[in-house]
Amino acid sequence: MDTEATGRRARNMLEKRERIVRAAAELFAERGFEGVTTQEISERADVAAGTLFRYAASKGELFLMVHNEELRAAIQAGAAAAAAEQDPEKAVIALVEPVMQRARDSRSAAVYQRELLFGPPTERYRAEGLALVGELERRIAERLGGGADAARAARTVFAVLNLLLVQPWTGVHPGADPVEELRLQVAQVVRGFRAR
Amino acid sequence: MDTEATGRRARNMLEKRERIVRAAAELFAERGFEGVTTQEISERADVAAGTLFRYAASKGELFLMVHNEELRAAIQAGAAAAAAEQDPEKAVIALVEPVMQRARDSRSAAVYQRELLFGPPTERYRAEGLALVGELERRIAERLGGGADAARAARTVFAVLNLLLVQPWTGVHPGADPVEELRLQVAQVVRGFRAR
DNA sequence: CCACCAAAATGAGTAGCCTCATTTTTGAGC
DNA sequence: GCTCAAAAATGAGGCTACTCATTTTGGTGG
Repeated sequence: MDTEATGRRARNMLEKRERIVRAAAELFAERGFEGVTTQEISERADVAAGTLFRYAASKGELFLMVHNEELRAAIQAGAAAAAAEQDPEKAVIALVEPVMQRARDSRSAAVYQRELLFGPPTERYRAEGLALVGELERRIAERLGGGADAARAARTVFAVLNLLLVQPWTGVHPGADPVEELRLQVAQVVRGFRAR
Repeated sequence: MDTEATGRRARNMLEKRERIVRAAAELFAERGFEGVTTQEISERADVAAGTLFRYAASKGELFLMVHNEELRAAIQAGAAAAAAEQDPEKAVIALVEPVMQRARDSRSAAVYQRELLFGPPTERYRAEGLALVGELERRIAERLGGGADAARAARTVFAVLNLLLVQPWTGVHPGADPVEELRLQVAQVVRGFRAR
């Protein structure tokens, strides 16, 4: 008998899941989403090709699984930074800035937004990511004092963030520093909310 | 000899292009983007499977090719409606509303946004669609009086529009009427711009 | 310790987008 | 009208995400 309540089966699954996450994270980091095949991931994780899809419903879900933790961390960091701010405008900027900073690794950030918004609607890791976005919006609305208008402004802030994260991929506005641009757009939105 | 300057070759290509566009439009309308195979499109257009890809680089490009005209028409309609408005806030809303109205056919609108933002960066019809978005933003910025802040607000308005078009797909905020929501968010953004 | 069942893993197979070596068509020069 | 080069079309085949019938494994009751 084991000190843990988990049997061998559950432990094996956790371990396997761990291997899969690590393999996927490494390969996506090395060569990007489209540069990696699910075969390669399953090989590096030392599981059969079909086994991957028992842990994540699609390649996109695999990607979300790997990157959700980063988003969670960024939101936490933002929350911590925002707590130190008095001014709502600065607080909101502090909340979203860490998420934007991730876009240094911009390829991944754009792919993440794509999979998050467009993946098959029912899947686990997508739902998890969308919940994180919901949490971020709730925090923003809260710092704006709550209410329908605040929730609306928060939604706009996410819309801005989303587009700026995707931007590098489109290659349309190559010059601007996205973090600075985020600040300016968010400032506008917050002013619009307060001018109600 | 022909009264037209075009030779047989150019005419054949135009005609073929026409058949392809029609076939793709019909099938996408009937069964949606993922419900249609490129095989089916090529069969209905009566061309070989490979020939499709001489007219559009990918299935996504095919979709953009078909739907760019709709966006162009919506932008034109918005421009006409906006011309009749005095108030900048109302004018901006008039500019974007027709684009949102398309989202009655919401499945397509979301797919269009996806392909537009995430398709391979160098392709023809994607560039065409992005140019249309650029034009829409320019018109918005113009109605706000021009300048960097106006351009920024215009960009935010597109971000809002984009997210609302994608919304039905994510299934996250199912209740709200997106057109009304668009009006409210845009109103906030415009107020934020004017409060500068 | 064995028999049995449910959960998990497997990997060969399928579907569908797209490529590319080959064939066909077009038009120009003679 | 004939020849030839360039452009266009073709469709068999490659590649890769994903499925599913079969096999393996782990746990449980006797």
